[in-house]
Amino acid sequence: MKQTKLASIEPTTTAAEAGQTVTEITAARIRERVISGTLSPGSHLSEATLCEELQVSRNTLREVFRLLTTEGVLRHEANRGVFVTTPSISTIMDIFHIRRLIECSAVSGAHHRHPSISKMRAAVDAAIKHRDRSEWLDVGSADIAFHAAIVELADSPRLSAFYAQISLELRLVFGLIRDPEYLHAPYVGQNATILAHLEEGATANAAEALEKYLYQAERFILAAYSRAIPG
Amino acid sequence: MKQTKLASIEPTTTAAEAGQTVTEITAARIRERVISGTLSPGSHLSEATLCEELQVSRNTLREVFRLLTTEGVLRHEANRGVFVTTPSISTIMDIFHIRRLIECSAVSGAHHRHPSISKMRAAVDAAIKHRDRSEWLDVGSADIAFHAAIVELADSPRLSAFYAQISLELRLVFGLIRDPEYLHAPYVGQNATILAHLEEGATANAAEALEKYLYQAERFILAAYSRAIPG
DNA sequence: CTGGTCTATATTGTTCAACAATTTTCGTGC
DNA sequence: GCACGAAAATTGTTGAACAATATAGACCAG
Repeated sequence: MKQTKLASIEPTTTAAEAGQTVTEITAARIRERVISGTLSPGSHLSEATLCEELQVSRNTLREVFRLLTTEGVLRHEANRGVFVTTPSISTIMDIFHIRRLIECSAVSGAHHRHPSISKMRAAVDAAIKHRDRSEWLDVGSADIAFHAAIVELADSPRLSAFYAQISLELRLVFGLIRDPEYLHAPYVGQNATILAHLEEGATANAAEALEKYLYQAERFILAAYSRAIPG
Repeated sequence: MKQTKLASIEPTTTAAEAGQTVTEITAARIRERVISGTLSPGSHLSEATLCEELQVSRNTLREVFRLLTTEGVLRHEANRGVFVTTPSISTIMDIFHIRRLIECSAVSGAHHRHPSISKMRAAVDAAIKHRDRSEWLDVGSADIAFHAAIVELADSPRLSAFYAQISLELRLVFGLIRDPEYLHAPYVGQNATILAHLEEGATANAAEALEKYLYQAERFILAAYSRAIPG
């Protein structure tokens, strides 16, 4: 198992990568390129080109493609190769429908002493700190962590894994809109409101506020996406 | 791309396999062995042994392992290989929690003219026919198709795909209990009741009957699983 | 110009063999 | 039984080769 080769191409092997296989590291790199838009939606990924660029063997890259296809980051067509997925309006609508279903149900059934509440508190505090410094990408990450912590209230590993995939697709949408401030700035306070309801055990109020927020966010993102992506 | 080699080992290349890649066919075969119990829960899958047995290359098998790991059929541990997943009591509880969330929500929001209703009808009719012939595996398959059709009422590709994975895990549980008649016989009529409510537009009644059924089925399967799997 | 056909090229899917790295097994001594 | 070291087994990765499929380009007919 080789871990040194990748280090020589990408400038830094991060601490997070230590102990990871080449396959995992490569998957993370492609994932990041998709989310950042470096690999643009709909584009075809050539095995020959990409394995040369990333300095991994074609077989390893194929394993990575299998992983990322199942995650929804890539789309595989037999004999024609692999393409970056193309979020559409219906993608966004499906994502928000699922979020309302999963997140609101998790909040409705939550116990106000659930361990995940402290994760939500940490995420809200982080978002506020980053907003004050105008670090909008970090605000976005804190928002995503807040919502993942909501899903953890349900104590369902499968729902949490499913939500992680939904989250990844949503990040792809955010990346295409390319305006983290516009996306995240209006909502930092909202998360604090939802959390406050939860911390005092008012789960119905929390679920109602969350649902309202999700409807608003959906409309907001649909509009932004329509402007950012012509046709 | 080779399609002839697999045919020479397994007795018949089925019609369903025509046009499929070796990878897909191999994945399906391993999936089936896991569900049937031929590959038992927790067991380690040796790349060297299995690729020889299935007459595919190790690289191809590794791609298949990536696919099946993401599906939840196998569990991958870096440097130690791949294991068949081991459903536990908490697996069953998680599955039913998710089923109640997804299925009941889909039924509550259903339109009584939704195209999926006819799939549900076909599944109910098939289950009754197979029950009358004591073909219990087929009854089970029809039941699973009925519930997948329920999820399709939501018109959400991601929920349907997620549910397909949940379904697969449930089939693994059923396989371990090894008594399809015991599992499915008590519930054939129940599906007809749920469907009748839906066909007359009484979605709340349908959702209530479905939820009740899911709680019953959960308790039933938990008990059967506890008896079938010691410890 | 458009559509069809054929050929060459490019690409994907799969295989094989080899090597590096990690884990497991086995043997030995206390 | 436990600890240690060596050997063996296994997984992770690589690169080359070949088969199968798709794509691109050239040519011809209407």
